[in-house]
Amino acid sequence: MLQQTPVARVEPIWTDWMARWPTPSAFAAASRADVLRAWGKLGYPRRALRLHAAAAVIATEHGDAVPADVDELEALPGVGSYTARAVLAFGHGRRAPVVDTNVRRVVARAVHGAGDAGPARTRADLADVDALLPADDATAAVLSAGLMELGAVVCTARAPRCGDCPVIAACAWQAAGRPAYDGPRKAAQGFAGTDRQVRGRLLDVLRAATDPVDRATLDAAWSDAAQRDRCLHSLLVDGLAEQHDDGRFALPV
DNA sequence: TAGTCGTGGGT
DNA sequence: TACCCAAGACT
Repeated sequence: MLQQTPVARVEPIWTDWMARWPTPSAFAAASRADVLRAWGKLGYPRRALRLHAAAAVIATEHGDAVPADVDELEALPGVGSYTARAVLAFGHGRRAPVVDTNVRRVVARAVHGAGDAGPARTRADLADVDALLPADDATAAVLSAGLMELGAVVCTARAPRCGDCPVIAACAWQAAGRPAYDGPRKAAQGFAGTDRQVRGRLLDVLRAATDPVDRATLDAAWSDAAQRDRCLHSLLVDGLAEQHDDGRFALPV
């Protein structure tokens, strides 16, 4: 849920989610339609399906217990380098280099003296953070949480609060006079008018409907017919929607 | 590896 | 107002 999504928006949904589905097997038994409705407007709904699929794997292949092994975790749908190590560190209290957008920024500044992180260098990023971690599991896990929290609360992207920073004395960026970031800027994403917006509109209609909807109902969600059809097709391909025998559309069973 | 995939709050 | 950005993963 937290992938590319602010903590404050995730928290209430996560709380309800865990009360409703306290175990992987309980969650795996839910229908995809129920999962997508519970996911609501968190965004990137394919994450919900991947989480659902991961729960099924955990239930059937791992005895309903979340694995404590990087490779087993990364083999789960939707679990990549960051999530696998975050589960290890925060779920299992293990020593694991947790590299998210916050940690990348903290390391870029405090260690490398740069204004910001720039493009990901996966291997080097992992090595940078690994070098910061103490040997013992419990302390390393706490430091991992601290690095993330520092980036999220103090060493922020826009206006870092260096006056409140506990490691300002050791910060290479501070020592260098806080030079502005000069590396390549990631291309602005844009949203209005994109397929992502259209897919969101279409899925919004399906989530709100208690019964399957006909094509005309979906037509009302977006005026450009070609783009609408393309996006509807992509939702079907992604398993986020299904077409029934009578031609109507609904969330997947 | 560069593009794609939602959504909403902050500036 | 238009961006920027947010506990990334996958292709």
